[in-house]
Amino acid sequence: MKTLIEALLKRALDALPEELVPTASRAVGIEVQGTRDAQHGDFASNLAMRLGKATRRNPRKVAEALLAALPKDGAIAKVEIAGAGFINFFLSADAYSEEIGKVLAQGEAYGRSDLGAGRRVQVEFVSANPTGPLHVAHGRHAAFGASVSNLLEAVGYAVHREYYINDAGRQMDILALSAWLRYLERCGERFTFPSNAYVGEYLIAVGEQLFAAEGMDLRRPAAQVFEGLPPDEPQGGDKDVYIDALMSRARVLIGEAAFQRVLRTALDGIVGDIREDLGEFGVTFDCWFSERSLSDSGAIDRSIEVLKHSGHTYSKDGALWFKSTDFGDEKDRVMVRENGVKTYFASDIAYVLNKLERGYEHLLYIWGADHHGYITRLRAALIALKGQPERFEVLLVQIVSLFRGGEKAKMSKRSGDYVTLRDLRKEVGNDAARLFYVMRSNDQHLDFDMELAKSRSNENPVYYIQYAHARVSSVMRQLKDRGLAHDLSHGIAWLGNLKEPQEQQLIKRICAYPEVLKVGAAQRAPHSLVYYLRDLANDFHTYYSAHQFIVEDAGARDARLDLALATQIVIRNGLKLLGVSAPETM
RNA sequence: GCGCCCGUAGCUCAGCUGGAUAGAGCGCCUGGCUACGAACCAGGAGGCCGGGGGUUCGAAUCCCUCCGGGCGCACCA
Repeated sequence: MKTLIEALLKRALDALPEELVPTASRAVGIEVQGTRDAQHGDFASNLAMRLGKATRRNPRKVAEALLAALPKDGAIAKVEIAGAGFINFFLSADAYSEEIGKVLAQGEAYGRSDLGAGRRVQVEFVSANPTGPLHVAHGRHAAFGASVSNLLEAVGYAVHREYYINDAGRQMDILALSAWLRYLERCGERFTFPSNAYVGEYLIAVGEQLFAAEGMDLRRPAAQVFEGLPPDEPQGGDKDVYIDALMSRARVLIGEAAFQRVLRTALDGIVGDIREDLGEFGVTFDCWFSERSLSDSGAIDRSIEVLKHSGHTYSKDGALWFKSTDFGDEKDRVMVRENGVKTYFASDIAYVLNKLERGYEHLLYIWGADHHGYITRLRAALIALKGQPERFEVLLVQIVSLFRGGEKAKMSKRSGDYVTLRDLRKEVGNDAARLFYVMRSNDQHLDFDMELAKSRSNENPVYYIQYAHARVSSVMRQLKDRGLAHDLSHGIAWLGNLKEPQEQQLIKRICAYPEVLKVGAAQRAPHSLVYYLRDLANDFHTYYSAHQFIVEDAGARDARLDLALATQIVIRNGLKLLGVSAPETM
């Protein structure tokens, strides 16, 4: 509808005489927007005011000329000039009836568009370290990333969802050690668990698993394991010295091959758990990308060579540096440390190169806000690798604070007593969790109140929206119970007769859905879809309370039921993009 | 100190690339079930859009500055 009006205005503009609006002034963009006030019609354009500014002419005069040149169209009932020079468009009843017909005919497909023209977008999100179960902040990343991906897909992008598994580096060694120690406990060894190891309960299960697979083969006496190690948690000392010594000891005692087996078992267990957790949450990925695979395949070395060849590196203090300051970074970054070990950043560079080589036209990263300092250096690497910076985009998700009825929940990852995503899902349900997570803009801190999310009251938008959907089903059940039928096309033909303000409002809202998706996708703003669905549900509940659907007159009845069904379709489609179910009964 | 995010009704937040009298939910006050589900609806009170400059026909929106809050500034991952 909006595009139609834009096209009409374009033709009107082209038809204006040169002396009124010189070609040079015509470059202003044609903007059409939905109006807030029904008095101003359905859509309005500020084109005349922009042209007036460019040509130093009275905007209302320009508007009159545009109006005269505007082609006639059946969808437009009336056009008028208002205010400082707004051109207001009033749609015909037919145009709306037709659109409602489209909703009913297209069903699940309604609202989708090909705006993205099949362009390939890669969205990387969650990517939590595989050292334990996901917690509530990861839940926000998952819900947000999935919803943004779904929105992009709905408007015609070919979306590739990816999870980057940080399965390389020192933290993996600590993970393997922790798992092995749990295994030793299972074997019956007794000792004090290192303060720096991963203490979460989930590794006890891994220890159990190792015990089942390895039997007593990897058991070593605790006395032997801990003999002669530096103290853990020394006063003012370095705890890492202790854990490093312990890891070396483990490798010596069971051998590198066994150590890697332990690591593999722990990693597979945790990644499997994460995958299952996200799957239950309705969040799936096209690819789980292993960081380790980058070093194994030589991709890291290769990306370093590429940067060396293009002259963006130098050696200093025994380390190899990337000159990110050439691309706006505040300081250069180390890729290979003095001790020869590559940094995490080196992996990320290789990963960027990998993504570019896979041919994605757009790279979307979803990160925690605490990683914002990382954006510049990664963009720098991307540019140095000949990627186009405008195709690189990072969305930052602000922190989540968990509340229980107004009281802030303690979150301590160290002690392992933090609330996991699984706990949260179990307590408030997937639907409420998905919706609450994306209700706020991603750059807004989120206060997640579990009591509120659980409450079945009108404080909770989840049920408000779902209730509207269930109510439609209920009306249709009622219709059947009364032995009445519903004639869909008869209703469409009758739609023009629906003149109640609540009906007009609802029709207008339903028809706005495709535009909501376009804007929501462009802005990467799933919360705008939540707001829209709430408004739509509100319009429906209002209508429901004001008028009967199942009335004597068959025409009015069919038309009203069409409207109810169209509402239901849009709610269902919208909720699906957000990963929320649309129940028939509640 | 530097960088990013936030500051809008009592509370939690929308407000699209500047647009026509600033919106919603909750909370508060009044009402509404012998008709399709009251997990609902109708009405009301409540706002120098953090302060001050600037750009513009027009600023909550853009620019500058100050104030207040959050998060970052590793040869860690």
